[in-house]
Amino acid sequence: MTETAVGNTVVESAAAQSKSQQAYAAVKARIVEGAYTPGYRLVLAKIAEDLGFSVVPVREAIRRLEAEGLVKFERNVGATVAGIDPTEYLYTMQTLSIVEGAATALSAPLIDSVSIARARAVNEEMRECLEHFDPVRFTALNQDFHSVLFEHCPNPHILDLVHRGWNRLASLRSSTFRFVPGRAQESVREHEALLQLIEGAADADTIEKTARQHRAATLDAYLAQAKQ
Amino acid sequence: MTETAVGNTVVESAAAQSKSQQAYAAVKARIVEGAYTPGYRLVLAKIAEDLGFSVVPVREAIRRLEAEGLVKFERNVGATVAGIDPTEYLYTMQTLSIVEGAATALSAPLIDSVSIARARAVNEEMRECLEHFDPVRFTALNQDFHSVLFEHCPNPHILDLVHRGWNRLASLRSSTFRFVPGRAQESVREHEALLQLIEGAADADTIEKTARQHRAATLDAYLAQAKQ
DNA sequence: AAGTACGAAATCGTATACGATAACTATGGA
DNA sequence: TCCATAGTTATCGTATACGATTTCGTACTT
Repeated sequence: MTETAVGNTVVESAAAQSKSQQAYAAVKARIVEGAYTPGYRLVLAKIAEDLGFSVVPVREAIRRLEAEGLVKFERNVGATVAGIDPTEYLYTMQTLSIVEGAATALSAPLIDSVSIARARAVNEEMRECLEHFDPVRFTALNQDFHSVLFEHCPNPHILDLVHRGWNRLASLRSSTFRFVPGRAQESVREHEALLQLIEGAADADTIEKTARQHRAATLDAYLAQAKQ
Repeated sequence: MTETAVGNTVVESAAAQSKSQQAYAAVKARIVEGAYTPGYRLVLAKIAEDLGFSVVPVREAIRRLEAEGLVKFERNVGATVAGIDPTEYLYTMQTLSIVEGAATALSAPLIDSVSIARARAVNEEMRECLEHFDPVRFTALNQDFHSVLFEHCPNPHILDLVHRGWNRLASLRSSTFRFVPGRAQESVREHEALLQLIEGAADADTIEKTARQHRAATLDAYLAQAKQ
């Protein structure tokens, strides 16, 4: 399953694929890009008509998306874009903190100075986004930043888990889980700290813990805000 | 998606499900239990006939299994039970070490003395298996042991990742990745050490690292053997 | 004897059709 | 006016049918 990063969303290459795969990619893209928001009702016949396909491949695609947690499918009722309640959000973020931490630690020894420079440039752009208050682009760049670090990740399984988490979170872009400005500035600082650890060839444990904490802090910021 | 542990395999409850779900469970069970070994050719029409279903739900089931990595599907060629080469094995074990470590650490504070006692009993049985040389039962009990520890895991996403890894490994029961006797004895000792850490309310970091190393050591034992 | 090309069989990929189930609406009674 | 019930509609669930692609076997040529 080859995957390529296009912008901030992770989609599969779409050349010479079966219709079920095309449908999968199409619906997934709409969810991740925010065209279909949580709660949106995915009527098989309607999607099939839109794409020019029959219902069978569409159905198959929806089922795959269900397996990834992007879609909720009820028997004889239908499919809707999966919402994500605070509990699900917590599960997803917690899992992401673990797999991102591991991915970062595994990738760190393989990152060359060119990649470091690219990551630093992305982070600099993120800093600028904060000044213009552009949360959407900030989020996209945040994924780009980490994508650069994960470019040479030696374990594709772990990388896949990271992407799944990202897609899951992406579906709520315009949802209730808001961008916390204070946290964003901290995030940029943490990125720089992480880069310095990698440059300095810090031990894997330290890098893993730092990367994990980076994600965990965002979760904590949300929880603190939710409490109020 | 409710899951129940039956013996050493993790299957979904099969009451009042759609045929595609039944087919999914049936084929998955056959793979996990070893009835279908890696390389086995899964002909849609044949499976459909065996189960008394039509091909469409079977096809859907196979696709889900493909998404979980248990089945390999080639366009216009067919589906086969996914083999697992040494590289895949490494990826799977590495990922498992990470998610099992996390699951253990998250569960540890919630494990009561009753569960500890049960886990210890299972471990004792494992020790006996070593004397009678019963690798199959040993493997099953090993999953039981960890299942007890994960009973109160607060994050179902992570638990799901653990189960996926187990299923992936289960499909190779009778394959080339062999049981390493020396490693098994060590494993029993590590289980006891882990239980003592949990009883002693050791800090999460220590527990996580110990649990992770427990899995990693099995991988190392395999790699050392493979090198020869 | 070996290689190539052609044809037949097997299998997947998708569309269409029909049955089953649940949600919705309207109507009648309290 | 509100609630219960029956009928209608929408949507999913599955089966069957047919077209597309690949693979395998056979015959022919060199």
